[in-house]
Amino acid sequence: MKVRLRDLAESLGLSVMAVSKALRDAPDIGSATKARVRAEADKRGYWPNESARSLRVKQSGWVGLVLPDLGSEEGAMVSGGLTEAAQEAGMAVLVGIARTAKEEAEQVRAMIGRGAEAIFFLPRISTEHRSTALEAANRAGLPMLFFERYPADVGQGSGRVSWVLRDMRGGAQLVLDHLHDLGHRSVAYLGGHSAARSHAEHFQGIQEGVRARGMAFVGGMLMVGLHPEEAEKEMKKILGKKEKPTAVICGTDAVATGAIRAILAAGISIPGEMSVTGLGDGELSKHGAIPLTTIRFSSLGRAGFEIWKKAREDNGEMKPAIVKSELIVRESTGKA
Amino acid sequence: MKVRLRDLAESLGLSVMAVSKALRDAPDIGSATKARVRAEADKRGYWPNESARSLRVKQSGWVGLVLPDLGSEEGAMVSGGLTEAAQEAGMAVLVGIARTAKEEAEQVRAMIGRGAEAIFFLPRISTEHRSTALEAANRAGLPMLFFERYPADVGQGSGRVSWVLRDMRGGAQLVLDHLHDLGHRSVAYLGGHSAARSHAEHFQGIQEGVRARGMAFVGGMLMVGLHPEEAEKEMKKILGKKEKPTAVICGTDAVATGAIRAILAAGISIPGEMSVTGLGDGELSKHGAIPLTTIRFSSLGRAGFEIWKKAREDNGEMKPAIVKSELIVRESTGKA
DNA sequence: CTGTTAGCGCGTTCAA
DNA sequence: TTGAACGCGCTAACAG
Repeated sequence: MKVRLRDLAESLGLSVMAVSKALRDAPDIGSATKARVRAEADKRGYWPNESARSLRVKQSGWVGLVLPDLGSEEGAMVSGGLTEAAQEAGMAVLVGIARTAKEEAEQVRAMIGRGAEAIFFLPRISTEHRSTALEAANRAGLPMLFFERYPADVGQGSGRVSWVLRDMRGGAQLVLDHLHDLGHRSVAYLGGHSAARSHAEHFQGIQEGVRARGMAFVGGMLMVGLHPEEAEKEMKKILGKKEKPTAVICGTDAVATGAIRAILAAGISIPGEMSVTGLGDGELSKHGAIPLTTIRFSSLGRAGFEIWKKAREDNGEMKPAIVKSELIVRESTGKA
Repeated sequence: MKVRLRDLAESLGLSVMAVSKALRDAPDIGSATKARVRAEADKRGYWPNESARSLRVKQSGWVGLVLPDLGSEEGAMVSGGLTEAAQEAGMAVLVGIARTAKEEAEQVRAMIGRGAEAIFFLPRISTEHRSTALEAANRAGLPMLFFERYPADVGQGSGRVSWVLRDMRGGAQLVLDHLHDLGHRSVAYLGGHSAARSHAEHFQGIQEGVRARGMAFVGGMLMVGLHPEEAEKEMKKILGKKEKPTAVICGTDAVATGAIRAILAAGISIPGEMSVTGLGDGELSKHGAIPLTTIRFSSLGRAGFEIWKKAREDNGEMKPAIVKSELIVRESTGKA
């Protein structure tokens, strides 16, 4: 059933080694022999045993991805981009789900044992400053690349550890330019998770940009987490105040979705009386109550894989990177 | 850097074999020795080399999952459940993305070569009646399990090929009971993809159920695909007719999202004047314009993994299965 | 209870 | 241009 190199060798009357070399197109095998070998391999459906190959060359041909969740927008985007990029390079991706610090470390160790050539990691949002997962990878001398968030103890980026983030500040400026052009001068801010570095940066970008453009915060500026429910509740409070913003800037699409629900429920029209912006350009932004003006980022997963691949090919170091933002205008924003 | 069994053996003054057995908790090793070995292994951060293990025991410890997309609701749900179930069983999942028939077959072959113990497969929606991916798996004698859709050439289910579907008919009945209880007698139907077996079954279930309950179709009954845009367009047409339904039954949450958008745009209130139901209970159903009454299914991915695992343990056959449906009542349905 | 022998399927090294 | 020996890290089957 399973064809081995040896089986091919026997039926061809060659040595195992000759067949092995022929299939890998080694320079020291005659082209006639190579053709014969390949024909036989195809015919019998030969495929090398990767376990044996890995054991010998110490390269498994795949990388590990550890993330908290595949169902979330964030997890899906990272895994999709990474998997595609890996496949294009002839490699595979082993996926692990880890919801706690303990599981993160376990997953990383399991992947090391299984022979991962690198670990890609989308950490949970946490307030811990060290990562046992990182320690495990370091001990094994394995390259590790963080998406979106990274622990405080990464060090100076030894070259074996790196990260790729979204350009949250750039995204903030795009949104502000857009709203400013439309004539908005007073905005509210509903951000994402306060413990997440990226969301904190978005907030800073918005704060600085609002000031620089002579705009003002009205009604509220706070972090409401990652779920629409919280955003809806906070948006209601904002709408209860005397002074209302003409636009609401949100830190994620999910938050924008919640805000929109509250605004429409209050009988305020979008974008007629109030504009709303999101961030992320996920499914929600297209299919919510109102198509959302939002920020799209290039694929984190793809960028991460390419950083690692390049470093490996050049035998060089992995440098941290930031993926670019782009404004997507839909129906949730209009003139002030 | 990398600790091997041999390294442990040397520093403990034992043979490699004793250490190997101790770590695997073999019955013929003294508990004192086991404790010593484990302590040392922990201390030095030992983790078995799976390539070597696999080569020896002829089991890779992982399964392959091939799907068209990780970003879609469907893909995310299947992969999440499968990965979780696999991890609980100490196994891993290698993910491949395939958008065409050719890529599907390539992915399957690559996974076979890498040593997958089984292939789990969420096929594209297609009208082809044979699957080259299936052929590849069959040739290698590998178990293969289809999610949601399967090709016509699966045969009688040799026991090595199986599938797991959602209970679309059951889901249809739950929705109809719910609407009937609320007093609805005239309904429209907006279904999913006409080429997808599951959606065709949903439609049949609804048709039979409507008749059995003395209800009637009004306004429209058609398949509008998987995207909200189409549904929105068709819903508009339905709303233009004289006779309007009091409820709209949709074949997916995405379709329901589009329908809701059209209904609200026409100034019709939900659920006051019209009720809407979805199917799937994905992100969209929670976060759209109006929280959606919909059908939730147990995890396909988990069910699939467990079918395979059980068959493997019992050395038995894989039987096709159908995962159960459950009605989730939210705000999009009310009295007629 | 513990150790020895003998590979799993492949690729590197070096001799023919 | 080809092949033989050897070993990667681990474990099944047997001795001791």
